[in-house]
Amino acid sequence: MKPCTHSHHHCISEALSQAETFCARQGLRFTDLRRKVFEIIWQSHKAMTAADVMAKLDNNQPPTTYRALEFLESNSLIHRVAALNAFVGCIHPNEEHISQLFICEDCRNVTEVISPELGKLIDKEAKHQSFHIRERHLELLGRCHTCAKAA
Amino acid sequence: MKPCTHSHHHCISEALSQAETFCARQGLRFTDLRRKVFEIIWQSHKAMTAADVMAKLDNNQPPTTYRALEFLESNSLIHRVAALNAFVGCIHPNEEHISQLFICEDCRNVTEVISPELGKLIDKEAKHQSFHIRERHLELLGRCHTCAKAA
DNA sequence: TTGCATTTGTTAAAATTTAACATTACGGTC
DNA sequence: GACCGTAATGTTAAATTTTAACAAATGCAA
Repeated sequence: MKPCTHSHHHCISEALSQAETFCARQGLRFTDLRRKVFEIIWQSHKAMTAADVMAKLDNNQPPTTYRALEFLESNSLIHRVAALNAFVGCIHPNEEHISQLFICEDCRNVTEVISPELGKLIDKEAKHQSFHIRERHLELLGRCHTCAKAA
Repeated sequence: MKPCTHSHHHCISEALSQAETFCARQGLRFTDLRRKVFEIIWQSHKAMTAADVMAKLDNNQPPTTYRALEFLESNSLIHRVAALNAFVGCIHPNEEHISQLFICEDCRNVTEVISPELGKLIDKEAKHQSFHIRERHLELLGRCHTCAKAA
């Protein structure tokens, strides 16, 4: 993923329109609530917990938030960052892809990197084991360049 | 990891003695509690939650269990399976290694696979980003061969 | 419009994790 | 062995995170 130094406004609207297109095609309802949650998560490239999201919603009843997150995640519009129990926008909602997430523990910025090579290696091993993969979590925790310099 | 079809008794005692050696060398205290928790986790190759572990301890006060898990994990004697919020024994406690965890969602068995190639690919990307990795979670969720056949 | 399915609202509780402080056990020193 | 400081554990309670259960509202199709 290109480090998002650009006008992030464009980044959000791009993601939004992709999500809309995707939902329309799949016959899924991209409701107000889901859109709001989606926008909140896309306000940055940082991993956000459910609590973070709730704090930014007017109506902050937990079930509402969890359900929207569940919807977005199960349709691959956001990624769950298991290592942090948090969420981040997915930059390739429309394509099948295997992505590594580089997660900075200082600033919580998440950089998504797609590597077909990596995917192949993992698939090879899965095949060797006759293991059927449903979901992948390739999460690397550490410190990003910016934070390393700062510290 | 070799599928543990063998007498698992041997598997546990092997793990135990490795853990003892490791702690002795590092000047760490492998106390009764820590040993018990370690043994509980090693009773199988299945991912166990903190609650699972607590249920098997006499004294099941949460902080006790969480502290022991924290100790074992931070010293790489067990792996945290972030995707399931659970723990599993680490088969290579003494060596630096990068492992993929293949996690069966049916039987919760975890197979640890070491792949230097995979490690190199990830390190290469990290270097390219000037990202400093502290912790890796390479977790593949799905269905193992045995469970696939059964279903 | 009516009926049905889906989504959201709302209240409450369950499950998971941590804080804070008391007590105990260990390791080194005299 | 007696003493001390540190580390580990015990204990109570609370904070945090997630889910259950059911009611109300919304959207879609006949």
